[in-house]
Amino acid sequence: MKIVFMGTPDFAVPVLEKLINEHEVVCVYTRAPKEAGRGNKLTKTPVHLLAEKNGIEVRMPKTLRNEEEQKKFAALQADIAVVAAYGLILPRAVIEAPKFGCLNVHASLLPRWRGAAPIQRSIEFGDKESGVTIMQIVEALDAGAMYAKAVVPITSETTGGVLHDKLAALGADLMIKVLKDLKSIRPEPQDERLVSYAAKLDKSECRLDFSQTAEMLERKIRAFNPFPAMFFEYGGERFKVLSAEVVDSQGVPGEILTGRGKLVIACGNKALQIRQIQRQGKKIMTVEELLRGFDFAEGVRL
RNA sequence: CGCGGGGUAGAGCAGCCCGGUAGCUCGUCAGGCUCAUAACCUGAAGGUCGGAGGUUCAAAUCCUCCCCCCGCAA
Repeated sequence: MKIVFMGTPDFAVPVLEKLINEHEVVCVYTRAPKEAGRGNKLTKTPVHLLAEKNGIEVRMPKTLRNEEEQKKFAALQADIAVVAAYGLILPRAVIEAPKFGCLNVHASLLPRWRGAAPIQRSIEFGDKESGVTIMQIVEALDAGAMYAKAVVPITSETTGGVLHDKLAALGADLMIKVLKDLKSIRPEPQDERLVSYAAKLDKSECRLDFSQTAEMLERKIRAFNPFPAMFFEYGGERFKVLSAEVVDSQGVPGEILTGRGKLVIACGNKALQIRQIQRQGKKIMTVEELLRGFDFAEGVRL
C-alpha cells in the first residue's frame, strides 16, 4: 500500500520503522525543526531523522488548514495515512483524501484517556492496565471508531518511560496487523459515556506537594519518570525524584524524617522513602550514593 | 552566541574566591572484638585533581583553549 506517515516524537518512530519495512511510505509529514536543548540549537524531530535516513520525502507544513497544503497532500494519492503523535489537527479535506482515510495509533485504551498525555495519566490515576488503540481519524479529538486494541498491565514498578516504550512498540505491531486486515475489520464506535481526557503535562504539577498522600505522590513520581520528573527544593537547589516508595512513618507534611543513610519525607498521610534522586547539575543516582557526600538536615520542612 | 552547575581514590562530596604536604563519608583489603550483623575498634591500599597550553619559586586553586556530563528556560 502507498502510505503517507504523519508523526513527530519518539513514540512515532517504531511505527514508521515497521511501515518502512513492510509498505511503501511515499512521504512523511512531521513538525519543523525547532530550537531545543542547551544552546537552543535547531533540532529535527525523531521522525524527521528516520525519514531522512531512509531517503523519504519530508514535509513540515506549519498548518494543514490552507488549500494549497491540502492539494499537495491529495496529490500524493495515498491509499492510507498513518498518524502517530503528529501534533497538528487534520482538517476534513486531509482526513478524506486517502482512499482508506487516516488511521491513528493512540497510547491508551480508548475511550479512556483521549488527549495529550494518556501514558502518564493512566499511571498517575492508578489504572491497572493501559494499552494502545488503532482508530479512524475523525474531526473530533481521538474520537474515531476503533479497529484494534492491545492491553498492557500497569504494575507498581511501571514508569512513564517504560510504558511509553512498550506502547510504542506494541502500537507499531498492531498498526501493521490492522493494515493487513483492514478490509475485514468492522471498526467499533467509542462509547461516549466512558470518555475521559488526559490533560497535557504541566511543569506546575511537578513540584512535590507533600500535603498529598504518599500513594498519590508515588504514582506521580512513577508516571513522570523520566520526564518531566517530580521535584522538591532544598537549600535553593532542585532535586528531581525519580523513584520512591511509601513507608509507614508519620510527621508534619514535608518534614524530613530521616536524612542520614536514607531519605524519608512525611506526606499528608504516611511518608515517602526516596530511592532515586537527581541533584541539579548532577546525574541520576541512588539516595545512598548522594548521601555519602551530601546531607539533608532532619526536621527541615520541604 | 538563551541562562546556569559540574568533571578531585571504586562511589558520593569538600577543598578553588584569599596559590604553599590531597581531605571527608562510604566501599575495598588485612587484623581485632562479637553468638551474630549492614554494628564497633585498629591498620592499609588506592589519585597524572577531565585534557592541552600559559602565569608563578610554587597551580586542584589564577588565565586561555578543547573534551565530556547535567540542571533551567523554550
